[in-house]
Amino acid sequence: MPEGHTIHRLAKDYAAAFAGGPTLASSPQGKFSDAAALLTGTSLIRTEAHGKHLFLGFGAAEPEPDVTAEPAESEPAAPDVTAGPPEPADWIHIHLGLFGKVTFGDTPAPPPTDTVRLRLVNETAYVDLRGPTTCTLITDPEKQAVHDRLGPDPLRPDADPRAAYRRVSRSRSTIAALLMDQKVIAGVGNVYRAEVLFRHGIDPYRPGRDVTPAEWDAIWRDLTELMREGVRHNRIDTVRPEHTPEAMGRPPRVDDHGGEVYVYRRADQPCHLCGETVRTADLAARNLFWCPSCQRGRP
DNA sequence: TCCTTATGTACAA
DNA sequence: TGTACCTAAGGAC
Repeated sequence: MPEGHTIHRLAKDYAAAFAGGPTLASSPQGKFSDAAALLTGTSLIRTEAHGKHLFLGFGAAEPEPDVTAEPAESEPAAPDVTAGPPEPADWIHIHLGLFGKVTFGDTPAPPPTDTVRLRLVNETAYVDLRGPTTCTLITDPEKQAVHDRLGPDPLRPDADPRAAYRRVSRSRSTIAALLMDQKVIAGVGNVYRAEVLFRHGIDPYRPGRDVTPAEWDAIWRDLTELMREGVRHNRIDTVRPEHTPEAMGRPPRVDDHGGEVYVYRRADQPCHLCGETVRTADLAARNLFWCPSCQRGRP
């Protein structure tokens, strides 16, 4: 279930389960065996997400505090240049693609299936990665190159929405295509795209250059809130409180994706708000969903 | 048991 | 624009 919120959640979950101590890494499926062997015995130091890219930073563990040392005298300790959190020596760069999945569990870990690309194990937990489109060991400069080709991510504190708007406002491409372009904005996928355009009444085929600054500002802020909720609940819910099944007296969505949505994967069903039939179309090899009546908004 | 589909991306032509 | 890649679930038979 990989849009940006999933990856940010994984960054937190990997850190919570593995950061600090030594880790046993393996690749039952085989494609990551050499790297896993290199990493075994080192520690997960830091995790990071940018859009749909996940980075796991490994390095020498922080040395244990020396409990046998004499207690400090009244003199202040000399500054220790090696103090502070150690910098990762290597990063695992993970991208789940369309199919990738991550499963956490408590030890003892069950025997892995032969599709597990990467398993991490420590004394208390294990985690399996299956089906990623990317799982490679990279250096810090290589990691930086990934950041450099990604647009701002609404879930990152360093994100600048104006950088995204500069590209949107100069483009003849549709806003639907631009929202999926990770160079423009990182982390939005097919669900958030469809839903945020519905929530703002914007025709998905409107050219980016016709999106007003006020509209972009509203889209950005909305995505930030929706995706933060997505991280918190580990699923995508986009329906406003007044439009929930309980509030409107309609049956809840029965779907393997779980969350309540307005238009995503609701082709040929009536719009929750106006009753018009929700439409779908192919756009750059992905399915676009929208309500032609609610999403006519012009600037 | 086979077929389709999926919250994604990269690269070739 | 088409195709390749990675996996698993659900539905049609």
